[in-house]
Amino acid sequence: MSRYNPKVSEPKWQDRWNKAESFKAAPHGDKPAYYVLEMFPYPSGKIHIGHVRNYAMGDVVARYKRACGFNVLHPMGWDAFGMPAENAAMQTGSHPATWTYSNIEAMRGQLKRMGLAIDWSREFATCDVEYYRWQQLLFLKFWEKGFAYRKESLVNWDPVDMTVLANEQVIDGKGWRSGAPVERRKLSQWFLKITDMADDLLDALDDGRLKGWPENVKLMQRNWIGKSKGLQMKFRFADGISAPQGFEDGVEIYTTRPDTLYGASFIAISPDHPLAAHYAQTDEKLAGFIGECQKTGTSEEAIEKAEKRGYRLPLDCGHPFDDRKLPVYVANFVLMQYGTGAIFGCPAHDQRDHDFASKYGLPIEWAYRPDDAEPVSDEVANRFREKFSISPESVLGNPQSDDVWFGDRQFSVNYTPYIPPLGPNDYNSNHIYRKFLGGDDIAVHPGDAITAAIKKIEEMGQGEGKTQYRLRDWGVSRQRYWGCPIPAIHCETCGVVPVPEKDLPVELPEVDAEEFKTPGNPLDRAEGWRNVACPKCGGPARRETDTFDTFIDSSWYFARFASQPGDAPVDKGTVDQWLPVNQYIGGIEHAILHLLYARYFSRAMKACGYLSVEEPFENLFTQGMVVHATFRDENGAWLLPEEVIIEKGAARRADNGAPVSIGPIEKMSKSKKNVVSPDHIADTYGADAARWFMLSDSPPERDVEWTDAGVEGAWKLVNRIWDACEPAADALKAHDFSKSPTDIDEPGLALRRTTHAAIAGVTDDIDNFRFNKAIARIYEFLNALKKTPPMKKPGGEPANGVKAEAFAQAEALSVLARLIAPFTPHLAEECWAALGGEGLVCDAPWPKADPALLKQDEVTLAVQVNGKVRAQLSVSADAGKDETEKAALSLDDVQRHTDGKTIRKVIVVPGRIVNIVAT
RNA sequence: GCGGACGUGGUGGAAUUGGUAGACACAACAGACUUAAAAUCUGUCGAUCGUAAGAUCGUGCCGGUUCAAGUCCGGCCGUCCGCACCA
Repeated sequence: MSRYNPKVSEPKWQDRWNKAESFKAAPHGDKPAYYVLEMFPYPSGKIHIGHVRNYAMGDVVARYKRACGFNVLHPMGWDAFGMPAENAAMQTGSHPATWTYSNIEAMRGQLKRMGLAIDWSREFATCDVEYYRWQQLLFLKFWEKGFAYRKESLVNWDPVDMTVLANEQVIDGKGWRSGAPVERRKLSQWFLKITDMADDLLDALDDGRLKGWPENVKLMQRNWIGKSKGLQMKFRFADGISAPQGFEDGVEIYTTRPDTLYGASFIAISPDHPLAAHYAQTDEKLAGFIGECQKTGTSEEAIEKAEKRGYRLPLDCGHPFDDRKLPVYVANFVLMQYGTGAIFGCPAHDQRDHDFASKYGLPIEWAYRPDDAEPVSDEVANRFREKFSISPESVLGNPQSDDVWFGDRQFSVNYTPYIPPLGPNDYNSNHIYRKFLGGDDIAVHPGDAITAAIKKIEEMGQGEGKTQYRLRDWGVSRQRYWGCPIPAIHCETCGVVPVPEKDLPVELPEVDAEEFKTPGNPLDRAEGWRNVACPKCGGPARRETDTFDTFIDSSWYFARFASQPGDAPVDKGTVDQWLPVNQYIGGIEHAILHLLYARYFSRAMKACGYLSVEEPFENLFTQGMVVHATFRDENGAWLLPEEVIIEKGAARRADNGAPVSIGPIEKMSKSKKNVVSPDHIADTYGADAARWFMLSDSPPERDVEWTDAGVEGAWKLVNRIWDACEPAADALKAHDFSKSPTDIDEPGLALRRTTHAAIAGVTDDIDNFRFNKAIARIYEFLNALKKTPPMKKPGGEPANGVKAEAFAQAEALSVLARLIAPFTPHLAEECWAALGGEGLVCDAPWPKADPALLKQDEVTLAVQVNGKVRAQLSVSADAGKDETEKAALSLDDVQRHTDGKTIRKVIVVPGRIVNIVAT
C-alpha cells in the first residue's frame, strides 16, 4: 500500500491542468456562463492563510460549477497601486514598481501551489499601463458626461501619508492606513458624483436587484447612504437686524423634524459656515473659537467628551410662526458637510440641543403645547409606564399646566414622535397630539405634523421639503505617485483641460527610488513630466499631479477580467456575456467602500455604453477571517507561530526553549506576526489539507481559528481517503462496469443508498455555501464506505455478469473522488486516476443522485409519551396514520409509560414523530 | 444614543425551519497492534443518580403559546458588528 505524497502529486496535477488548459474560460459556446470571483489581493508581499480560505471558497464554487456543465470564468489579478509600495520605497529604497512586481511574482507562485482552478491567462495588475490607460479613458468619458468634476473643498488631510483621504477612509478621525489624526484643509479636488446615483443605489438594495446579497451588507449600505426627508428653510433675520452683505436672506437650515418648529429656541451654524467666516474677519475672538473647533478631533472619544460650545453672533432670527426672536450662535456641534451647515435648536425634543440651551440659558419650550389637554386616565398612564419602563413614582400630570408628563426623564405624552405610539385606541389622540400650527390644522400623528409644517413653510415661501443624503460625493484625488495619473492638464488660459484620447495613456514618469524618501508627491517635482503644452491653445500648462484613489482601480477590474480588448476598456458584447459576476466572495470589511463604489462605477459605465448591467455582483458572499493566537517572548517581541512550540498549554521558543506568553486570538496581521504561511503548510501537509481545513468545521461566514491540530486532522483525512481508494483500485480496474447489475444484494444496495444520499447532500450544501456541512457529509460517507467489506477481486458470477457489491463499491469510490474534487482537487485526481477514471476528474461531470435510491422504504420514528421520547418505531415509509398509531401504541415501552393512564390524543406526523398524550 | 446579528458539550460546530438536541470534526480517556514510540484501527465521551435496566435535568436567565420550543412570542442579561454632535 503506497502512501499519498502531496509533494509529488500536487505539482504533477497542477502541471497536467496547465498543459490541458483545463481552467481557461472558453469563448462562449453552448454552455451557460458562470462567473465566480474573489476580491483580488493587494500584493503586500506574501500570501497568508486568510487568502487561502478566501480563494479556496471561490475554487470550490468554480470547480463545482464547471462539473455541473457551466462555462466558468474564474480569474485572478492584483490590486497593485497604493501607499504601501511607496512606504516600502521610503524604507528600503526600492522603487514602488520593483517592489510591487516582485511581490506579485512571489504571490502568484504561492497561489499556484494551492492548485486553484484559475484562468491565469487573464491575469493583470492594476498598475499595468495596459489596465490603467483604459481607466483614464473611462474617466474622460465620465468627465464628458458630467460625472466627474472639480471643486475646492475641505478635505481630510493625512499629515503622515501627506495625502487626502475620502470620508470613508477616515476611521475615528484617523487615517485608515497611517492611523494619524486627520486635519482639515482646503484643496481643489476631483470628485465623482456618486450622490447623483444615491437614489438608485439605495433603491436597488430593496427592490430585489440585490436579493443575492447578505442583509447586513445591504443594511450597512443603506445606513451609509443615509437618506432622510425633511425641510430646508430660511430663518429670516428679526426686525431691526442689519444683515451682513450677501446674507440678506437669513439663515438657511435643514431639519428632518419640522414638526418641532414651535420648540425652536435658537439658530446654530457650523464653524465652517460662510456666515461664521464673515464675522471672523472682524472678530478675533470668533476666529479663535473657530480655530479651536477645527482642531477638535472627530474621534468617538473626542466627540463624547466635547462640550457643546457656542459663540453668540450679533444676529437674531425671527420665528416663522410667532414673534419670538431666536439668537444665532456658531456652535461646535454643527457639521458643515451635512444639510446646510445650520440648524434650528429645539431643546425640548433633542438631547444635544437641550445641553446647549441649558448651558446658555435659552428657553426650553415644547413644540406640542396642548391648549386643550386633559389628564390621561390612570389606565393609559399605566400602559405608558409599562411600555417605556418609567418608574411608578414618576409624577403624572404637571401642576403648573395641563400638560401630561412622565417620569424624571421629563418625557411628555406630547413627546410622542420619539415614543412609538401604542395602538390607536390606547389614548385619546386629540389630547396627545395637539392642534398644530393653529387654526384648522389638526395634526393627529407626527408624520402628519411634519407634512403640515412643510406645507405651511412652503406656503409662506420660506422653504421647501427636501431629501438629504448622508452620502457625499466621492473624492478621488490622491497626492501620491503610485497610482493611476488623472488625465487632466491645467492651462493658465484655458483652465482645466482633458488630456486628448489620442495622448493616452498618461504614463507615470520614471522617478528615482531615492525620490520617495522626501515627503510629499514626487509627481509634483517631476518637472519634465509635469510641464506640458496645453492641448487646446498650445500655451504653457502643467499636468494634474494627483493620482486616483485606488478604490477606482478595484471598481471595474471585474469587467476587464471578462473582456480585455486592445483598443477599449472592455468589449461590450463580450463583457455582457459574463457580467454580472454570478458569485462574488470577499471580506465584510469591504461592505461599504469597495462594494458601493463598484456599484456606482457599473452605473456610470453603463451610462457611457460600456456595460449593460448596473449591478455588477449578482450574489455576494462575505467570508470570515482566519484568526490566530499571538505570541510574545520575554522581551515583548512578537513571534511567528513557527517559532513557537506549544506543549500542554505552555509555549516556549523553538530555538532556545525560552518561555513565550500566549496572547489573544486575533485577525492575522503582519505586525503581530500571527500569520501562517501557506508555503510552510504546503511543504508539510500539502495544499489539499490546507484547503480542506480552511473549509471544514466553521461556517464560511464566520471567523475560523487556525490551529495545527486542525490541519493535522485534515491531513489525516487526505490519507484516509487515499487508503480507501488505493487498495480497491486494481480490483476495480479489472471489473467491467459498463453494465449495472439488475439484481443487487442488500449490502450493495445499502451502500448505493448511502452514496446517493451523499451526492444529494453535498450538492445541496455547496449550492448553499455550507462547505462545513458538505465536508461533514463527506466524512459520514467515507465512514460508511469504510465499514463495508473491502473489495475482493471479482469472483462469482451473478446472472447478468456483474457482481453487485463490486458495482456498489466502485460507484461509491468514483462518486467520492468527484465529491472531494472541489475541495481537495489533487487528491481527487490521484484517486480518479487510480480507479481508472476517464480523463481528469476536473473534467468529469458532477454525479447525479438517483431519486429512487434516495427514497427510504422504512423510516424510524421517535415515539413520545407526553412529549418525552420513550421508544423508536420502524414503519414503512408510506405507512398510514392509523397504522402508525396502532404500531406505536403496541410498543412495550409505550405501554409501560401509559400504563394506568388514559390516552387523550395521539399526534402522528408521518415520517417525523408520534406523540401520545396520556394522563 | 441609533441600527443589526448572535448566545447549544472541554472546543469548532450540526439540528430537514416547530417534531428524537449535540450530526461531523478536534481534544481527552481506554483498548488493540508494536520491544517502544509514531502512525493506524476499535471503543467511551452533556450533567446528576444508579452495578445495571433506567430515571431526572439540560440549548444565557425569567415567563408565555403549543400535543411538542434550541427554533415562535414578551421581558431581562451578555457578546459581537455597523453608524454616530447627521439636525
